Amino acid sequence: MNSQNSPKSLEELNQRANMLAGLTLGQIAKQHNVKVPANLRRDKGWIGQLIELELGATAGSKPEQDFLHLGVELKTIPINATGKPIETTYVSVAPLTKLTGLTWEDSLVCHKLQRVLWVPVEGERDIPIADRRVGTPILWEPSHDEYLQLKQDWEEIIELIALGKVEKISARHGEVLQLRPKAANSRALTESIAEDGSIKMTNPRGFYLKTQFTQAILSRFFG
DNA sequence: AAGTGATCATAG
DNA sequence: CTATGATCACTT
Repeated sequence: MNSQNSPKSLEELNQRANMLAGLTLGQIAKQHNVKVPANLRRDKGWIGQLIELELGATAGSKPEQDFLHLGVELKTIPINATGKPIETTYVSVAPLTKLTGLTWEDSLVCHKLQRVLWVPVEGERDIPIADRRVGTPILWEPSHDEYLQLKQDWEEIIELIALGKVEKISARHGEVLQLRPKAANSRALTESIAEDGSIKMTNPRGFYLKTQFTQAILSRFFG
């Protein structure tokens, strides 16, 4: 009930999130009269959207935390039978230009990851979407070590971008944070910095958390 | 099997 | 196009 309304406190958000543990996506979708897709090939963000709807996250695609008034970002994370993440976790688009003066503390990555409500969901492809169960949500804040790891990776990647080497950055860069394409397709273009400092066009990129990092977060709570 | 690069839907 | 929500699918 009141699932359309945004939670007014961290406690309320946590309570509502915890009530989802054990439910299937089909059960949650039914409460909202939402049809469950047969697969996620053309509905990749469906699970995230469903949980946003259920928990009352603000709609829209603003580059901010989902619960700005609570300082919380919502992330669903697909896990296998062992409880390990199946996929990397998208965080935000990466700025490829106008980088002078941009600091880690001011970055979108830093802001979004200050506090995250992780909602694990069974993600193995042989489980029908409607039958996939939601796990116990985790309200997480980066430890000091995690914060420093994220900061270091971000600064390293941003420096390479600023030096005009964005094309040379692969997903192998970074220990916990990686840069990968984030676009409709490989033909999409956006402005970036060239090696001579001028502007060139390149495929848009986004920051992603590696599974090893998110696995450590889940382990911290579940063992 | 894992990991990297590519892709899909939608709102503004 | 940019940003949100991510997962797909090919290569290694």
